[in-house]
Amino acid sequence: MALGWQDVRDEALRRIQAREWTPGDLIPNEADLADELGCARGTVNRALRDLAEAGWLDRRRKAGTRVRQAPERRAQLAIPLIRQDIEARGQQFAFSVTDRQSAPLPARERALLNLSGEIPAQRVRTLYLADGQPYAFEDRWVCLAGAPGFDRDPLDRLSPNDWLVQFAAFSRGTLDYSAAAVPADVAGHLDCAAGEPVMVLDRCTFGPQHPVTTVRVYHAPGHRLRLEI
Amino acid sequence: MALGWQDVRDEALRRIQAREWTPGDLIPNEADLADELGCARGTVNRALRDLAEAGWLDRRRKAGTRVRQAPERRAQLAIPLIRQDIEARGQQFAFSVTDRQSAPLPARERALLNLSGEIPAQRVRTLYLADGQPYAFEDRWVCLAGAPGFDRDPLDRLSPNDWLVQFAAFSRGTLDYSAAAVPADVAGHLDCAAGEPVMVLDRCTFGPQHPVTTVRVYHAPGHRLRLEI
DNA sequence: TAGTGGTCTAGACCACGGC
DNA sequence: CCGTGGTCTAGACCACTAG
Repeated sequence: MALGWQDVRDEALRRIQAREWTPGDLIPNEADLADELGCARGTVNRALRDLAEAGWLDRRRKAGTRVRQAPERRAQLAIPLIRQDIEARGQQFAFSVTDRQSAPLPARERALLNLSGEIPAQRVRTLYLADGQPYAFEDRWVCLAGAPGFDRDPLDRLSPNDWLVQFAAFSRGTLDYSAAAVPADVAGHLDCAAGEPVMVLDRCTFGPQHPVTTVRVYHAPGHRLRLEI
Repeated sequence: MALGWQDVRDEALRRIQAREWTPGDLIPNEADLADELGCARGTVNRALRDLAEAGWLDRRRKAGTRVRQAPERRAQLAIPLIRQDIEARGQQFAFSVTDRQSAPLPARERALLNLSGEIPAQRVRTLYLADGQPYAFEDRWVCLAGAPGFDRDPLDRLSPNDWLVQFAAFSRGTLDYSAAAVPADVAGHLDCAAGEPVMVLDRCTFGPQHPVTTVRVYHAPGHRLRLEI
């Protein structure tokens, strides 16, 4: 039977973990490995490319393939969508827009989004609830150029988060987590004491043409961000 | 000239973002696309496979390839290695083991690592410094079965973090970030006021055979966890 | 400059799974 | 059933770069 590229990958990983190939080692080149294992070079290439992407190997033309000293392990985080987070826990999702006003983008947000001049925007503050309990409170600025129509949507069916995901699904951006003390005005919404430590997420989103939105999310006390390796 | 698979991928992504292929749409099959673009099916396959892995497309045999309704975007986080974090910022790395004792693994840590019975272990508490300033303080339990020799290393050259990375490089585990108030005994090490909000990382590491270690890291105030999409 | 990985090609077979 | 994506193959050319 023919060897699949996953078989080749597994065999290579076995040799790494069994220290038959030790960190820093040059491993055989693709052609030799293909010979030894009895498959085409393309199959070996795909297997080793996969291990390199996963951080186990370091490959360079002419220099060959080496086992990494310290495998560069990466954790993946599904980009958080509050409604999905809540529903995934089997809880009832709800939200409430507490505050909404149109105004030019303030200086701090302009800087975050790399914008200058007078930018038409809208500020929306929203409380998200899980089974009726406060889950997170977000303070969001939306650029109307990047999200046309946002200011005319009543936001009674879709939350700002869902609206923007649906509309500006194809975007790039940054996520920035930190710990902060809950400000007094947010504490009331989150039903906790002012000054309690909470996780804060600062996020910027850029569409293909325009910046779309920047938001600060205050999670309720006890929120955890879990990553699996 | 020949079309590379990245060109094909870019063209497909352009069509998605330009809504020429809209969410839910069935896109042409590989053979047709290869014809249209003037390349081999293998090239189209690699391009579309890449977009599927990135969450833009949903591919199934016989059912064909569809544009995802809501692209499943993922953020990647390089698993933090404190020394590398500090050095990447151009700062001087240093550490200091403040406390070290051998003892059976306590109940809380046994639960975290799915262990029971009496487990030989060692507790190490370490302060990490960037340019002489407190960067993080970790409280770690190491299972000696999973990290043989750890208790005999003086930890004068390699920090516990580095030692375990080097020794138990090939591992799985979980990362769990939360916000917490700095406990009084940690505040002294981090040179901040007790009760200040800080990012806390709880991590468990499992080797191929045995659980290796569980650790709680208190980051200094102001620490940010940045992810790029 | 020569060795190595990166990639394209054309053809083939197969597994999956709508129909 | 039979269309679709998943993969293997053998060969080829090329880009990069260490020596």
